[in-house]
Amino acid sequence: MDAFFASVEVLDRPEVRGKPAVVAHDSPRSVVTSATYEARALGIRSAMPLTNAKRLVPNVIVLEPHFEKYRHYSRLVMKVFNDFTPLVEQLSIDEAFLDVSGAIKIFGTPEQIAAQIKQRVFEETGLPCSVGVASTKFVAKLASTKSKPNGLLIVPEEDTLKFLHPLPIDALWGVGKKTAEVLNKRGLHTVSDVAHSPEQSLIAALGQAAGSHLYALAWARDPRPVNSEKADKSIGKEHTFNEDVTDIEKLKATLLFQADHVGAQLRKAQLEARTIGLKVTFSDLESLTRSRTLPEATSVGREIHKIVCELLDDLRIGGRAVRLIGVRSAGLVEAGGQQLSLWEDETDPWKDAEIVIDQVDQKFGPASVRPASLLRKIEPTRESGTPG
DNA sequence: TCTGGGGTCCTAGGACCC
DNA sequence: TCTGGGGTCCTAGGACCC
Repeated sequence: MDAFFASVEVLDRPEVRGKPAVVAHDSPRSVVTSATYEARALGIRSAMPLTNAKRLVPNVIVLEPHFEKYRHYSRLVMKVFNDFTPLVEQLSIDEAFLDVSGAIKIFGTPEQIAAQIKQRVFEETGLPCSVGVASTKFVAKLASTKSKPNGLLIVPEEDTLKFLHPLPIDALWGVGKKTAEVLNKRGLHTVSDVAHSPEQSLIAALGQAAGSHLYALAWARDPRPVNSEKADKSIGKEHTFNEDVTDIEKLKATLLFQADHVGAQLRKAQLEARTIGLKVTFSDLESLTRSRTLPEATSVGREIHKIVCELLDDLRIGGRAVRLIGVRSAGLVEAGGQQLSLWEDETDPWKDAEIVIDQVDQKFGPASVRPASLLRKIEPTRESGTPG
């Protein structure tokens, strides 16, 4: 999608169309999450501090973000994609890979398919998007980037290297500021330079995985199939305070909200997490993480909160000013379904479900949730022979 | 008036197991 | 007295992406 958040906002604010605008929470430490092309023409970029953007374009329109709305439009768009092929790999809220090799008989040439997708997306959402077509995921992504905004670019397989090699080095997926610096120092500036340097020297400079991966990409070798079954690996919530916080109780209160949020997200996805992590960034931007892996996965906010509070206590940050704090859950597993049979199985020795509910409520408060994860918490008492 | 919030992947070291 | 080699899992940090 092109300038996705900004484009969605403009749908509801037609008076903004054609003007420089950014989507950002209008607070002192926020950054631009999305900018209209009119704003980009004036030098504004995503991830730029909002204050910088305002300095650059004093009359820039600041639109408050509405993430639920973006998720809604994202679902609409993904649904369109699924009408063309079941092989859709969602890469982020606003982009996806489609393997359309099986759709050619029904929908026509790759170019015709791409044009139809663009048209359908616009009909369903009113939003522009850009489509790149190529024989690998990596080149298709580059092609869509190159064709923005509202573009369509086909890179025939035989033209791939002609397209790829003149591009600057940071066009390669995985090459950001740091890696570009390392490669520039070795005299490498274009994709062609990478392709024509020995793979071993790339590995020496960047490590095994990154080195061999970049070398392959530079020759357009990207065997990764479109994977429509990717699962989330972690779910987290973090927050940067408008003003740095030293009060540990305020930090813990923030963690409670975040832990609750993460727990709710996990339950919504019918997942549980085995690893709970704490992230803290101090006023000097020094950042650290701590994590703990549990014997049993959980999706209970209170348990998550207890753990991150312990991790925070262990840090002994003693009065240091905290800029950001966050909770992340990882090691995600499907929430156990079999425990639910406790409610249904007449022969189960634990059929006295009312007692279980009472126990859960006493321990965790009136439950907003009754997932398997809660039932599992009381399972040990069954082993010890003391029901309830 | 410096640098958000959602993520993924990789590396390196240590504990532990056979 | 010295200490293999295969492997997994966990933790912490960092680069990168949108």
